[in-house]
Amino acid sequence: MRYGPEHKDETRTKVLRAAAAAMRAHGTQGVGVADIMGRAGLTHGGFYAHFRSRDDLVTQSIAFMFAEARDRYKRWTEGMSGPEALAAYIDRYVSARHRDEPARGCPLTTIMVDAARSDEAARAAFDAGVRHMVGVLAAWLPPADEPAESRAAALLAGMVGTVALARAVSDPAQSNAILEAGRRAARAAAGVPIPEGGGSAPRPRRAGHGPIT
Amino acid sequence: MRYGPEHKDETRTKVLRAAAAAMRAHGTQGVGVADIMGRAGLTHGGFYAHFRSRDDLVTQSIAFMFAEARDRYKRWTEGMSGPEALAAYIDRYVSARHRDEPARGCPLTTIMVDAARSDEAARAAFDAGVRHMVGVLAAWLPPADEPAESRAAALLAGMVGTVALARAVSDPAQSNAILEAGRRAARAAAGVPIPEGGGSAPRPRRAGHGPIT
DNA sequence: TGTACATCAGTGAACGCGCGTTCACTGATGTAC
DNA sequence: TGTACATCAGTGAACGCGCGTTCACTGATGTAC
Repeated sequence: MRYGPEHKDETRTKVLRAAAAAMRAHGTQGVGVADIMGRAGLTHGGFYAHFRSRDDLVTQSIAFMFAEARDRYKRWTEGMSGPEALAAYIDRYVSARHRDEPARGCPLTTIMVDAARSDEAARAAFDAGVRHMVGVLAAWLPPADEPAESRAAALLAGMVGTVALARAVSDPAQSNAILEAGRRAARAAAGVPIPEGGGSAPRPRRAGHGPIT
Repeated sequence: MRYGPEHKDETRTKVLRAAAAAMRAHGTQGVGVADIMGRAGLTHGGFYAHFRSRDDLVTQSIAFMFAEARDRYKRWTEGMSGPEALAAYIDRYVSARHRDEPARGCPLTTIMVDAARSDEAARAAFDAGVRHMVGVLAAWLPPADEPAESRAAALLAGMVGTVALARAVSDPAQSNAILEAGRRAARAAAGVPIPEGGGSAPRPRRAGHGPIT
């Protein structure tokens, strides 16, 4: 079963992608090694040829999630001005689709609570991700009295809280209400004009296909 | 070992209290039955005299956490006007102490992500808790164009996101910055005047003794 | 060009260990006589 | 009032089961001659 020289890297990436998706859906402790390997089309025995331990996989998966997220927002906001990018980002982030597809979503909304309980390496990967996202939002924000970094942190916390809370609530009407209220507040905080209709989308509980971050 | 008639109820409450604290610190899936019983001063064998299953304990613990939270905020805000209560609540909620003591804190900030993955009964208990908290905040908010319920939901989401994110970030400076930015934003959203000093408290990583919600 | 050997990504059985759950047993207290 | 019995909250050993980890083995492909 010997393969070409770059085959191992490809396999590693496949495992990481599967782990990153599964851990966003079920938490970093909610999926087993065998399950993840199975999702990547392999058996569990080969795991330790790629990762030192399960904790090592968690750390690398977190870094991988943030890298994916970075690629995505860059694709969405390509060529946009700051305010345009901000509006587009907020509307994608605080959306029913993002709420309904945690496996494809932003790491913050799902891994946040796990991160607080993880080992140092995983937390460092998480810190770097947060710092990067705050920096991106800060660069998009229009100038104001308060420092952009500070406003960006509050904006991000609000969006993260909204999506996480909307996901936790099982009553659809209440969940939608939280989502819409949070989106309005985020737009207001970012200085993005609020559409008069309110812009609330219908709720496809399992729909949507594109990636979200 | 026969005890008085109300002894069993007392024991049950002791177990629930231990479970509620441990689950806020380590997640609903992060503590074992034996560990919880041990914290309550008992052995694991007696567990099933009080609860049908571990899942049953999770559901009842969630309800218990919200009941504790309700008692606490009522104690804090006794006799206060709406704006006063709002200001007091925000400052207690979005604080270093709350961040540093998840076991004594608000269930939303810790159980949120677990709730999204729990069974129906646990989610129903969670829904009820969220609905109650939104109602309380809405009643405190001053009148405005947008409905109070909607503003309360956004305010709550922002506070929850701020505390959860500040907990997840391991770098103390970054964590404090998120906390302070979130507190400012919450005060602004609630129409509470913002103290000029910024009001940022020093960061006692393990200090503080009183309960927080 | 063809053949023999070395490599090593991946396989699958097996290992401890921890955890949820069950169950026979204990023994202090309330109740019946 | 005193004695014998029934109750039942709590104990601790034992059970499966799942999961992280290990390890001897496989076999297709690259390399040496």
